[in-house]
Amino acid sequence: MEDIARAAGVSTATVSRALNKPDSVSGELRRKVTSKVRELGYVPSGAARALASNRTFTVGAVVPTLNNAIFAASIEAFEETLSKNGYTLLVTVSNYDPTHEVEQIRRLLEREVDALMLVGLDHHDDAWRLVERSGCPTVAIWGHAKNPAIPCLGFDNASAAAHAIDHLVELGHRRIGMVAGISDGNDRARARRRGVERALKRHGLPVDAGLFTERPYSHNDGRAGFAEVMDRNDPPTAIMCGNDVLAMGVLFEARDRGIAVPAELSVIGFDNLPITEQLSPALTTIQVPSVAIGTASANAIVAHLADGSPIHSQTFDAPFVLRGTTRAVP
Amino acid sequence: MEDIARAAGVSTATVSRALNKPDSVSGELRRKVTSKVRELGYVPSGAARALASNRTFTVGAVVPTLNNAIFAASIEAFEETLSKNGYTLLVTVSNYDPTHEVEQIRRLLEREVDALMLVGLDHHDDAWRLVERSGCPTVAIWGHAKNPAIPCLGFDNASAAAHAIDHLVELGHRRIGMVAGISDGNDRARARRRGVERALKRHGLPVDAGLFTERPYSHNDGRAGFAEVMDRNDPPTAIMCGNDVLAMGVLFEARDRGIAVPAELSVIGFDNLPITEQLSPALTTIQVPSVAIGTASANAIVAHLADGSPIHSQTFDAPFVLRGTTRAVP
DNA sequence: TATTAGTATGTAAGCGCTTACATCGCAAGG
DNA sequence: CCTTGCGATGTAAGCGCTTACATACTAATA
Repeated sequence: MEDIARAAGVSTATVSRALNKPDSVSGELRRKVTSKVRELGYVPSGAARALASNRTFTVGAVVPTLNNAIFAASIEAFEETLSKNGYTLLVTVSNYDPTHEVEQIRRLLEREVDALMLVGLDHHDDAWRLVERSGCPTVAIWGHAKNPAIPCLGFDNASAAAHAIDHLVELGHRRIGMVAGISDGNDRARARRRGVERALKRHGLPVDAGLFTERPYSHNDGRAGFAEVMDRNDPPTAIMCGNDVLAMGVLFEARDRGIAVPAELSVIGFDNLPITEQLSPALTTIQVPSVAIGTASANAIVAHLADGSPIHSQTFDAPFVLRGTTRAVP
Repeated sequence: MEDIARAAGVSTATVSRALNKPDSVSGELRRKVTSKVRELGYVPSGAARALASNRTFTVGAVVPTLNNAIFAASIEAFEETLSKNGYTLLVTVSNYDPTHEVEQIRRLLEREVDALMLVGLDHHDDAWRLVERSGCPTVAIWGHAKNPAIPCLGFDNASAAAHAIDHLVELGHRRIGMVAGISDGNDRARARRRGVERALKRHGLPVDAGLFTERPYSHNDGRAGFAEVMDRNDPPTAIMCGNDVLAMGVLFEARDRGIAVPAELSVIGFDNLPITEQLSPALTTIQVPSVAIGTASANAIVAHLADGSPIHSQTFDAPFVLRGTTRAVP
């Protein structure tokens, strides 16, 4: 920076100003400085800037995984919006491990991110403590609660899942099973399952624990969950799934077992991954606004960082997407 | 840090040493310091550390997109390995736009990443210039070349694609089409296409430009590409695709048109996404070692940063995966 | 006992910026 | 003509660490 200052015949303060608040510098000097910057290929030091200004223009995110199109899409939208506003994204993966998440948060905090994005509201006590002590502005995407500890940009997983059950009941289904995600440490998966159970009760239907199973996140887990639920004496006529990947696993297993969907069995997913509409029959599912959430949370963070405007929780719609895998009970 | 030093009755230098090179501090002091650190909830400032030590323990990556399971998987593996070694990942998306990529690289360089990961070897001149001037260790994943400007951890796209063509020719196919990715600015897509064309020539088959089409990356692009190629007078009996998503698009369109795969048409993909083995028939494709590449490049970077060991280019296998969408020509 | 080598610790000089404050020049108003 | 005020610029003090160097101490050796 000194080189630039010398070459342009100004002080380093002017160089700094010309680069950061161009309006506060006369046109002539500004031009001189920027031309020297280009000429000498000067790249400012983010570390020095961060140290001096206490801002890194960096935002951290901890996601459970990137191997899930829904998170990947959300993160991509998040990054795009941050990038447009001059911020860079530090991404970290927790692998659904709360303890590991704490480590990742600590690391991001050490990097002095200007803000933090977490997925959901289920976090280790230490995670909450860290976030609170640091004072780092933090949002929870996918989260949804009455009075959340931090702003949530998400949707109501429980009622979205409940709507799907309403639909099945309307179609005459009485024995409804669920291949859910692992709900331990995962408020989204838990809410979806709870929504299903509540809807069942509301309709006066029994909640048969034997019809519910929880599985991790892969096609084969969906297949295995389906197998477990169907290999009972009295199998369900419809299956609600914790997400689309599990639902596709169910579909694949049903296909291999010669069970016709939707003629003999109805299936509903959750997420609305792009591929689900291409399947035949196309998957009935629930649309998760992943891109909208990513964009909105980035915008909220950017605005907050720019002028301190508060980050408000936002609830998005997660509409039911009626397609071909549901039909009246035979 | 001064607070810690005072509380532990030592100098800040000892605190720093206790934290960074525990071995150089006596057990007693080390314990005292770490206990005070915990007690006071001290989190070191990454910016100050970076400024003083000229290391950020941060690695930058520019990927074309995260909405592609193959990149997402690679990045996840990359992040996991970096994380294990104390590094944090700065992720940035170029959207396949070379100019935007330059901006992203510049931003990462300003953040003073210790190393940089790029996808492929097709980059804007300014990108190369930036990387070179900065002296930042940089690797190209997915890349493959005789004497690359920077270390490549990738595989030979051209010969992998060629093998697939060999297989089709063995099965008696003579009219072979291709729904390729956009090759402009994308060395991987270009290499796959070139590999196909060369293999065709090698087998004495004509390269009919009308049988080749390039499309972006979505199921519907695959469908459209397929439609274009099939709506000719003399449609191909087999179609090679630039990636699995395009291949699935082809499969979906074929299904909707009542074209039986593989009885009437053979299809080959590229990537081996998890879902391709679940389809019925399962997709014949080429396995891209995305996780291995992510892990290996992170390891190479970490080693280089630790002791200066050179980063060697590595060529991975991209084996042909024979499944159900290919069959002898009718 | 004197010397040496080695280890543990402290001192303090930066790292490359930002920014509060001081200074300067100039136009407008009295 | 002298003030006053304001915008443009310069000066220099940190920001919170790391680390070269100096120092103090210990133990081994002659």
